[in-house]
Amino acid sequence: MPILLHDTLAGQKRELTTLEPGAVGLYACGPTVYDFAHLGHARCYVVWDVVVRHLRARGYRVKYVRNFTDVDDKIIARANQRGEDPVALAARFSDAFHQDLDALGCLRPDAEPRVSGHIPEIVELIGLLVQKGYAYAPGNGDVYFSVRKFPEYGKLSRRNLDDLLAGARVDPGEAKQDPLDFALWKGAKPGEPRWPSPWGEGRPGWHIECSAMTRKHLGDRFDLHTGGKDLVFPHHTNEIAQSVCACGDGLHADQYARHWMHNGFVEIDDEKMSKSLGNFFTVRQVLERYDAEGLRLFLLGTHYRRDFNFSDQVLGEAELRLGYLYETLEKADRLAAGTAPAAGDTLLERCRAALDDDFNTPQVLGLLAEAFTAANTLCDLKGKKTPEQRAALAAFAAAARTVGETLGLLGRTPGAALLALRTRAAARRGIDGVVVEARLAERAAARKARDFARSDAIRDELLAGGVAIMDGPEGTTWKVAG
RNA sequence: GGCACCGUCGCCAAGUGGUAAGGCAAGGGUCUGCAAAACCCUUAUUCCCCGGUUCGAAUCCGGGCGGUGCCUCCA
Repeated sequence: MPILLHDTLAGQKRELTTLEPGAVGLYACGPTVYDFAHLGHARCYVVWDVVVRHLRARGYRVKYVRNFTDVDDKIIARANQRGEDPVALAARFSDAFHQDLDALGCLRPDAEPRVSGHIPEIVELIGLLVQKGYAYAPGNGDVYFSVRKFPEYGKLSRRNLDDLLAGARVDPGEAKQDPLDFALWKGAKPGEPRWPSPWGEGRPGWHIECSAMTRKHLGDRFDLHTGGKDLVFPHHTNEIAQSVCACGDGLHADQYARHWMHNGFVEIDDEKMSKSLGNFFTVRQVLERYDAEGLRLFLLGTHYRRDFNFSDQVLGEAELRLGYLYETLEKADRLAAGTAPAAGDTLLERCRAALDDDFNTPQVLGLLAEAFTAANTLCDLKGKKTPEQRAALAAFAAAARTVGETLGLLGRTPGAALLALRTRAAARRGIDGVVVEARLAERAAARKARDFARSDAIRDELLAGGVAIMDGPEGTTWKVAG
């Protein structure tokens, strides 16, 4: 089964082809670590996590590389502001980034290179570009890439040089031959971190780091490069130019990464969420109030290429939905206990097929929805279940969990997840579980005495406080009302 | 201004030539002491508008209208 993906370079859906059969080298542009991860980061790294998981489920050996940009203007500015060492500040926020993504159930990449650890590789790559005549050092300590020497410059972002020229800007102190040229190396300014180089002390420009790190960890060419769609220009456009000129034939834009995938934005009130606009929620802010797995389900509810608007309402719905999924699994587990799964269940393969087609997670969730409804129908049938029914439920539960594994969902035991979800929801509503349990005990006594007036009064009172109760054969349970 | 993307039920959201998935909400029902949960049924002859191509279009083409993004740091 081929994997189809929307390839930015091709401008359309294409079949994934790899340099080496059965293996994928994947590079995801990582964060610049000067602050906590926000929901935009959460979205894209959850998506790339699903891409990695699905490719592996389809039998590919994936080498997943994601960098930390730890040398950068903003990091330096933030560090100076706080009187902290830039590299130390970056290390602090990369730790926080790990915590947040771990909480969201993202697998750690196979390699997580940092700019600060790849200066020699960067210097070497710049040297190669200078030597081949694609880059020049005007003598002010900077080194620039000569954009007009790469014929396919702008292919990824579908721009031509003349259009770009209108918006081009040259900062004072720069010595570009052409306004569109960009810095590979920036001469050191006072108070900035610096490393030695043939062109004097300084630090790497923004784009060269990724070219150097992909080269070191994945080779001169590799299979798949991903990132937010805001990186298409200039970052990825420049990366291609550098790498193709340094390591490829200097002519063709496809001689770096074979495929490019870009994710859409998370928005607030229909505006892009970004650090510079200041309209962002950090992952940890959201996780104070909501369940991490619920957030993950929410993020996967929209196809990765689309923008989507963050809202408390939809996030809350996703968390309730997660509760439903676990409740169903719990029932199915109970009824199917000790039964071998029936053969012939197609849920897993249908979900895999949906992921094969450009990682269509919303479609997978739709397929799961139908399967969960069907499973609930089976569970709710009156009377003792037949062996066939129990086997069907066992097959359902197994398939659902396997799909869940690829999505990074449904990995908890239902009981634990449901308790955690209820605790979370109760905290949001200011509900004290101990008080609820006490009232439920009173109500149980009333019901035993068939004092339904009193029992219903307690129920109404609890419901008014946001507590919904369910009477079952094994006693009364409660949850936070949706 | 240039280049992209997007506009599908009250809300969220798949579907990119073959006759509108799914979720939430809403209404009716089963179950229940009554409820809740769960399940069942119902809810877009229609996909921003106008033309065109086609046996057939939400899907392709042209033109509008509306929104967003990139062109400067950004996932």
